[in-house]
Amino acid sequence: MRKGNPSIPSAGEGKRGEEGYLGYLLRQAAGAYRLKVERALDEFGVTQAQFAALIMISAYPGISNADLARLAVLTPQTVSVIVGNLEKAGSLVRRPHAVHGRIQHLDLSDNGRALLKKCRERVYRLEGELTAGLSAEEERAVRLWLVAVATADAAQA
Amino acid sequence: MRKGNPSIPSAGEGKRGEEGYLGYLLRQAAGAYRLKVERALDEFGVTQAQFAALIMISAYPGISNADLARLAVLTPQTVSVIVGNLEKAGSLVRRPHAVHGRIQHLDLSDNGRALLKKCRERVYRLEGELTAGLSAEEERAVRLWLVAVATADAAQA
DNA sequence: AACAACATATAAGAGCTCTGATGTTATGCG
DNA sequence: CGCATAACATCAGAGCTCTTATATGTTGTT
Repeated sequence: MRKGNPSIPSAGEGKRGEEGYLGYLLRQAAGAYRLKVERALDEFGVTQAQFAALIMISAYPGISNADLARLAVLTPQTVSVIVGNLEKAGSLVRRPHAVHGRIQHLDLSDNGRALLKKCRERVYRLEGELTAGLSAEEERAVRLWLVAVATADAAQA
Repeated sequence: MRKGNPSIPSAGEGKRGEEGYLGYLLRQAAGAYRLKVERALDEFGVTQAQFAALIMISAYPGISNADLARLAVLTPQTVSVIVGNLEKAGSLVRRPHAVHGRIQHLDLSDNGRALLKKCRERVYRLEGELTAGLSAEEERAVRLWLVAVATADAAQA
């Protein structure tokens, strides 16, 4: 469009801005932020999903794959992939045989802890940018809305 | 957690709710809504990304792959995959040799138009749910924030 | 003790999305 | 005109995410 098609608006303008569909805006905002996080973490080869998993395992050491999936609002299969990649990278350890047989306990390795620490700093900075222009009222409204959307039961449709 | 680990909060509670990181909340909200849209469109085998592409091609007939990518804030490669799947499904047509050689013009097929119409109704209902509990003030705040996040230049970090 | 119900983990297949690389076509400047 | 640069399309490779399906382990009921 830069040259060819002046009729196409850019992101943030007109129907693609404040007047657009909330669904689009949500999609685009999440995509933009995801990319931003992954670029900030690119140096460490960590994705947004992996960062989230590291944080959660750090908060709940010994968590199971299934519990982690519930925590992250993802399917166990999805989490299995993410955990698998983190294990390949040596950031976490699977402790297979708990007291009971099937469950795999997840814990950060020393490498994983060090990695998480470095990632945290960068992401925290981005988190700050996210709230930059917001008043307390507005931030509250945004938080409540995001939680409502995230927890809206799919069945209630 | 339902049984095993009572210390793990569920989505929407404590640090995972209004007090959590905005980045997480954004990620989860977008994931939840994406899933909701795709379940609503499952009958037609259309994904959220495909729906977005159909809408945009409908709004800007004859758009190029590259312009569509800019419009959707995605890479040309990503759009190429989405468009490829829509073409396989017979929902759109590529008009390769415009006046000038390299560009591929995209247009909805009759099938695509009919499909989009059906999808629209369902997604519009979801869009309504998105704004359900919001006051005018709150909705405005949310919209402005989403646009700000979506358009925040990655370079400004 | 046996069987049914449920949870856990994992694999396969599909779609979305990115980065990086390649080839082709336009455009612009000596 | 010829070549460099830029834009477009596309391939390859990687990771995330879902669905569906399978195998194994735990628990509760009869």
